[in-house]
Amino acid sequence: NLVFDALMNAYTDSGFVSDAVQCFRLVKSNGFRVPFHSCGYLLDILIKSNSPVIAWAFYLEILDSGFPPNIYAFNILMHKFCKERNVQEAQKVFDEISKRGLHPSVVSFNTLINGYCKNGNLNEGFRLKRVMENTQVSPDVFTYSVLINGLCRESRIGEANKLFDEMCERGLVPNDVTFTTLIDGHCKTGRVTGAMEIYQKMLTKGVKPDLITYNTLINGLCRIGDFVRARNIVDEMKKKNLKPDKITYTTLIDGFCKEGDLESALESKKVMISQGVELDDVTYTALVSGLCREGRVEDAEKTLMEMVRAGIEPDEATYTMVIDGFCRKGDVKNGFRILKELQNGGNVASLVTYNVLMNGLCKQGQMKNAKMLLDAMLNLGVVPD
RNA sequence: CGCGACUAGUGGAUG
Repeated sequence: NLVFDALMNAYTDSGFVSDAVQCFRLVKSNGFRVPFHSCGYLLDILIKSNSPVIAWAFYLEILDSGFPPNIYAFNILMHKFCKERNVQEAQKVFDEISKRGLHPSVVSFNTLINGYCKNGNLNEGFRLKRVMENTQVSPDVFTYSVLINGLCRESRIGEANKLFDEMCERGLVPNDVTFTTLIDGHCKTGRVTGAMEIYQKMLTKGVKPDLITYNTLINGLCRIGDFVRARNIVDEMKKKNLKPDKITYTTLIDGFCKEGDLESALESKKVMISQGVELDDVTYTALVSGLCREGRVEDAEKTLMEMVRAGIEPDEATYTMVIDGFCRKGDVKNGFRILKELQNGGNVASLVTYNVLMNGLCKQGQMKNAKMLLDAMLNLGVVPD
């Protein structure tokens, strides 16, 4: 038995997980005792690799051979499936918990409820909450936060508020995440005043806002164009020793861009750099998009190249924005130049990009070139719509 | 035997 244990571990450690699984099957089919230690180890590895399907299949196999079921393993697998938006499979894992003689924990419920909420099936989420209430597993702060978030995402703010109250009435104490969730819901539906009230309530109740809370508020304020208060919030967070992160800056940059205030956006970018905060793909896309919208294509292209130099490959949509920017100025030639850049970056231009160029050519009356482009598309297997 | 390990909230994006 020790031998099989060692053998399976060796396969696992060498990255030959499928051989390890085979090894397990051989041991089992030959009637030897199943090496639980190495099975557990392999299971861990499989769970950590991003293929919950394989991990789940293996888990079922070893459970069948007597491996002791463990609620954490089930929960983690459910979570992985949910992350892949595969709630159906998560539900199967959930159902298996009871079949294997365990009881779903509050985490099991919360994970599944979240999966359903993210899939737009709030009803099932609430049904599970009732199941919890009937089975000694009381909904906790996570349960409520998940459901409040689900309601918020569907703009059902009144119900979200009610659920928040229900939670408090039941003696549960909302934490920073709960408050932030509710604040975000209010912001996203334009109720920024309400959001600020919740924020005040949060402070009154002694719940400490964190970086995410502030970013959420800043986003809400930017969306209604209230940059004065947005900046005030930034100052407030600094006073509390919270350093603005890339999301804070990107939120501001995007907010300024959407307002058409490119100077402030670029100024924020400067501050960001001087503070040693890294720009990521989202930051750059916000800038490129903003510059294009304002017709500053050359600057957009510079930013695009800066992005490439920073080691971040822009995606097709980002290149296409710049191509479109040139085309709108009647400069189709430069549009095609960017197309080349796109292709050099290892991207494949698809329908939308070609349509942008096609549009540019047609608007310029370059029908012959447009026809050639159409032929090129057909040759490349890009189906025109 | 004990302990640990699992769940919720924030930014951009093309015709």
